[in-house]
Amino acid sequence: MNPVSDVLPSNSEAQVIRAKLHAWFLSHGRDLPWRRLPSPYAVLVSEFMLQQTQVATVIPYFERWMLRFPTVEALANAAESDVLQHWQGLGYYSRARNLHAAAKVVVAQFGAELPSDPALLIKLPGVGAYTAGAIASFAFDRPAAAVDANIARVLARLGDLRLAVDSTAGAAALWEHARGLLPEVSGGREHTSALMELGALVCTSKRPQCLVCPIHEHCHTREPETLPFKAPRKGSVRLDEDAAWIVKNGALLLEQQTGRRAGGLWKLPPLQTRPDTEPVFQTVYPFTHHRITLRVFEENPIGSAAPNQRWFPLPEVLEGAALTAPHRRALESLLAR
DNA sequence: AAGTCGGGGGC
DNA sequence: GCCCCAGACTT
Repeated sequence: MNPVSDVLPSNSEAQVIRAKLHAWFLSHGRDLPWRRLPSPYAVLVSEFMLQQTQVATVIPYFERWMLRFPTVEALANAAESDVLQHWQGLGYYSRARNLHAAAKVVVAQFGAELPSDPALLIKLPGVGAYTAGAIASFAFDRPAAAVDANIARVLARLGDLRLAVDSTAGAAALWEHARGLLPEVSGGREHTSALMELGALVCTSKRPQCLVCPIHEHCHTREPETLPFKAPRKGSVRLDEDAAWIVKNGALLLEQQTGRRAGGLWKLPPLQTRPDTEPVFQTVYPFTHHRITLRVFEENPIGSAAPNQRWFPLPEVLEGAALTAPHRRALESLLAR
């Protein structure tokens, strides 16, 4: 017996599923800022912000972003420091740089109009298979497949897919399933929104609400809470980070980071060796499979600032520099002493 | 195919 | 504590 039972609906059953999803979405879909007037640019921004980030976290960032960079031209013409400033705290900063770069490509190569074809969208920096399909669906109402974590969970349960959804084979099965459910010519916006919303509100990761699911009778899994399968994760690694609090003439010394990770953002200057004093601030923050203990030590100003360092006047530093969230928390705490 | 991303919420 | 999240990218 094949342990992998991925059941795909027939064309006629797919049509029934679409109709039920559609009716459910009309009465239960949430009112989200990027759904109100889905300009292609607003969809682009929201999709970048929503990569690996939950809806509730994104909303205030999205609102501020659209006020500061209301059009794709405004974003393309902005300075990177300004872009990072408005992204700070959201994490995964390569998304901000990719969004900035994508805006420049849209202006330079597409006359400031986003293309509607997923095959063109996927060429933009930071746009993968999911985001290309999502923009085509949400911004242009095209019947384009898009499989995010919500839809992967819904489809894995619907078809009782017993492959890891983050494996190559599992992903291929999910995308095939998603394409099989698509409407034929248009209607991608509500179809993809409904599937995603079902995953967010009903077919949830924990304690799925199968009794109120509009497509319950089409679902082939008998143990939804065990799906989807995922590859096992690595254990977390503990690391220490020691940084300096150096003030001279009412100005704080910060250092600008380089590289892909948090490049462009500022942080308290790192200390190679931990001083033999008590830290003035300490916090623990996680990221991916790491767990970092950040300690800040008060140090005396020595010599001059390095090329990648700068003195920031103390009261204004919080507005003048883009910082990662843990370093920002350290600053806020130490300024309030 | 596996590892990385330097945020945050929820239980 | 661990898992999850409107994933994409590099190696």
